[in-house]
Amino acid sequence: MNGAVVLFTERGYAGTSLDEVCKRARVTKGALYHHFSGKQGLFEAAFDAVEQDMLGRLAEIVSQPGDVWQTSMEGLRAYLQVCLEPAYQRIVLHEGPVVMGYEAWKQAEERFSFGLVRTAVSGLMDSGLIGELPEEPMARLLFGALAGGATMIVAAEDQKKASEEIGRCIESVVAGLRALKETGWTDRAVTTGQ
Amino acid sequence: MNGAVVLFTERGYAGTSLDEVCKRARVTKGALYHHFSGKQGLFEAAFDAVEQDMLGRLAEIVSQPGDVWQTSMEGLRAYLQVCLEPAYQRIVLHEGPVVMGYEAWKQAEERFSFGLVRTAVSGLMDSGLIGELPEEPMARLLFGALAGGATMIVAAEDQKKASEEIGRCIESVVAGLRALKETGWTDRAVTTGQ
DNA sequence: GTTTGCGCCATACCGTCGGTATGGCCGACA
DNA sequence: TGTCGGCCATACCGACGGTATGGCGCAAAC
Repeated sequence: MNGAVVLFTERGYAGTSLDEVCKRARVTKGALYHHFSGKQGLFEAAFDAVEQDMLGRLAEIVSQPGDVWQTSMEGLRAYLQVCLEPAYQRIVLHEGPVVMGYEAWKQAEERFSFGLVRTAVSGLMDSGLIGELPEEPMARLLFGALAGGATMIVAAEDQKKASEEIGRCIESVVAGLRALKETGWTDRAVTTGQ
Repeated sequence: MNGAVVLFTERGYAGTSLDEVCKRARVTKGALYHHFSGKQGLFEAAFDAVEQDMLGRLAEIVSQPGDVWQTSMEGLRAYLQVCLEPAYQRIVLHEGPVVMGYEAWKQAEERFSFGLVRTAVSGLMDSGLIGELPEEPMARLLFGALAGGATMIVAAEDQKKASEEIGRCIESVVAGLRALKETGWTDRAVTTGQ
């Protein structure tokens, strides 16, 4: 199981053979197929393991006391940090939707990382810090932005610098939504630019 | 070739067999392997075809005269529309990075859709409409947000409504960056929220 | 204590599919 | 007319996901 996470991370889903997983786990395919429904089932188990690991570490950060803005920003930064881990990036962000199918992946994410982002957005809106934009689309955009930023960070030569830049940009985006609310622009003003 | 795009779109990369592609194109594997280096080469050709098709339709919209803000917003809306097309979504956005590898996918995107987003962001910054945040990360975030929003739209029951919501949210995000610049908040104000 | 049944897993095998090796067909060109 | 090379059809190989079968051990039933 742990070996499966390693192999899926290093070689991807298609590049990982079940024989190799069995060899690393010191079992045979009979045992593997007794515990999992097949290669996809094994992948979903690895997916869940990675997500659970992430969730456990993030939960305490998000649940700490403090104002909504502070905890939201810390949560975003912490999640961005998670997105840098190879296992999370490859298994959850990149191959998850392709291997599991987008619909199943979406439902799984609802219980894990996307749920975190959604509650952060919801908290910011409920406390009136950002405008009353539709919650689901905003959360989905932010989630996509985080994933896109994370993949850039990993591909960067100076990951530390890239990570800080992305973090600042994310905060600027959310701060922009806050500024937009406080200046009280109308919808028309937004679309025309004046 | 066109049949390959259809099959990769409907059944994905792993679910598409070369025999099926050959049958649809009325050729044999000998012919296929004469023109393409293999399954991955075939996928990359399909990828290029889809991207070229997209680029041709978007170029005229972006290149039309008008102020930077207007054309940028129209470009974002138009690209969002492209993201709704099944072929683009599955081949370019979802399976591209997995099949081609993230590094090759990133380089290809640089010539196509990500290039468009990057020039839009660059234009907004150069004309002073949004603050001087680092360009590459901002473009990467916006690109991820667009992709995330598009996948949500496709999964929605009411795609038209979802598309309009996402469009408004995207504009709000960029408008927020504009408001942030005009109110002149400092970095410290951003991170502390006051 | 024996038997029956079941959970657990090892082994051998099959079907599919990506990829290759071989050779035939046909036009260009000397 | 001989031959050389681009183009492609056919037959085949190896790898891999998945399955069928059976053995082993343990616990409940009697």
